[in-house]
Amino acid sequence: MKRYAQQTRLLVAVDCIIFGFDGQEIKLLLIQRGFEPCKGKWSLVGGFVQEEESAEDAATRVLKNLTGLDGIYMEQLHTFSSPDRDSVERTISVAYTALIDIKRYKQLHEDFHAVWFPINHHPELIFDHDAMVNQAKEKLRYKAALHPLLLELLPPKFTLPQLQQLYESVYNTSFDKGNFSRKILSTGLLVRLADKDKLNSRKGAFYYKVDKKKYNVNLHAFLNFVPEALMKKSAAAR
Amino acid sequence: MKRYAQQTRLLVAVDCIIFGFDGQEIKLLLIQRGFEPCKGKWSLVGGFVQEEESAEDAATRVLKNLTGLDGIYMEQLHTFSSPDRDSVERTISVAYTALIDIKRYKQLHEDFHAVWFPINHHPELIFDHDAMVNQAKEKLRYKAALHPLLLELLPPKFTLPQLQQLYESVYNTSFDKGNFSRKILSTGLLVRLADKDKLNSRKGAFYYKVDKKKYNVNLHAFLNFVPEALMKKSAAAR
DNA sequence: AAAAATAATTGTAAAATTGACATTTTTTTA
DNA sequence: TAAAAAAATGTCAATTTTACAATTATTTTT
Repeated sequence: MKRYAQQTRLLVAVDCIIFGFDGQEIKLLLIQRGFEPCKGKWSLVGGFVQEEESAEDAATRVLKNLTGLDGIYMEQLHTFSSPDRDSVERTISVAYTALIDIKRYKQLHEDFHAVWFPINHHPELIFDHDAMVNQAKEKLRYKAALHPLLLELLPPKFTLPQLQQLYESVYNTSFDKGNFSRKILSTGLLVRLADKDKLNSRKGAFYYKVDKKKYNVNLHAFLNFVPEALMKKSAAAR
Repeated sequence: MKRYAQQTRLLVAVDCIIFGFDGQEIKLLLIQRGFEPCKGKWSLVGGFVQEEESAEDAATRVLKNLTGLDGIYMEQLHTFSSPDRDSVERTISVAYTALIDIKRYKQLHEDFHAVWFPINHHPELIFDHDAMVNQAKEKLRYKAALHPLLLELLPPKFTLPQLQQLYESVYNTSFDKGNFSRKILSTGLLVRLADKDKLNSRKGAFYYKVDKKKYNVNLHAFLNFVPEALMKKSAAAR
């Protein structure tokens, strides 16, 4: 029995902008749409919100279905609601940004035709998905300067050179190693492990992990993490 | 003719968290719900998204209907989508935070029973509206340290003491007058006007307005505007 | 006219941070 | 053993920030 009987009901979907880091650069995961219209065109992964689930649950389901992974870090980006954003039928989309460690991802189904693209070199997308990606990229850059969320793109243990490479790929610049190391360690968020990565360097770099206990307490250690001048440059480049 | 025929259609509403500044403190605008269930209970202002409008247009309509004002600054806060958040029928809510100059606001209709409450002393709200308000407050504090959006709460012309009072009310602390003035003026966002406010002080304080041309260019002058130590304190107090 | 009340501006010292650059250490390779 | 390659740590000058103070200016009140 519907109580708000006279009101307009709309289709509600979720769309996921999935970023990964392959050790060199940030990548975006796209799929080929499986049905008309625009069959075969590149798209974000998404799906309709069902009767008994929240949008967040729907996004979690969609991500799990595509990647097989649990516990993916995601956050709501924006709700896109222009009446004509979907050429088939009016659909509201709650967009989520997800960050995954590419090495944990294993494509489960050939059906999706899921492919990783460099973040700045991907094919044109259907509907307003390009706008979603652009907004997600901008928000990632902005927020990563203020919040340690880029750590979600790394494996549970990582090295300082890997972390620096990640930041350099997001901001398309290079940081002084000594200064970067001092600054990231001064946040108090990382714990040095005893073992070293001997594969990627002669001397071997110490592995680090995130200190879960300090994570929430020290979030604000990340304010001002990326120099203001660089934020200006980043903004001006868009 | 509905193209995605087999899909679930949901009610979609907007809810607006309306903040104002009365010169002393931040206030929240609430209305009394006009129909059952929960008739007479305090609530945020909201409404259903109609067939031909976006959620943003719906929020603009709702705000205009309540306040009579155009051009209200608002931004999307979050989409709340728990299946059981509305006790009548499942409804998804796209929540917006709006900032208005209390002095421009004139209540148009007694029907709404709209009342301003101090931000930290308001009655319990229906559904998940308390959660919406809390999230809006937190985001306001966080973003105001990085972006000059608090200026949206002031009249077109205002004084430095008024601006400082606003920041002090948001962060529940006091700033050094000399340093505050030096810092805010160093952003280059404000233009001093020739006339003075003679009502609120003997000497009379200069009026300022926002330099629209520099507003976007100098957004990043606001990074690090509120000291990191204060952000930590603010976070720990919640 | 003098006092009082604010506003605005400028200055200063100590502390903290930042950026550029250098040095030391650790491991593997030749 | 020495060289090479990276990682880690250190140094210093410059800059910024904060707390606090002093000064100047402008208006109203006494």
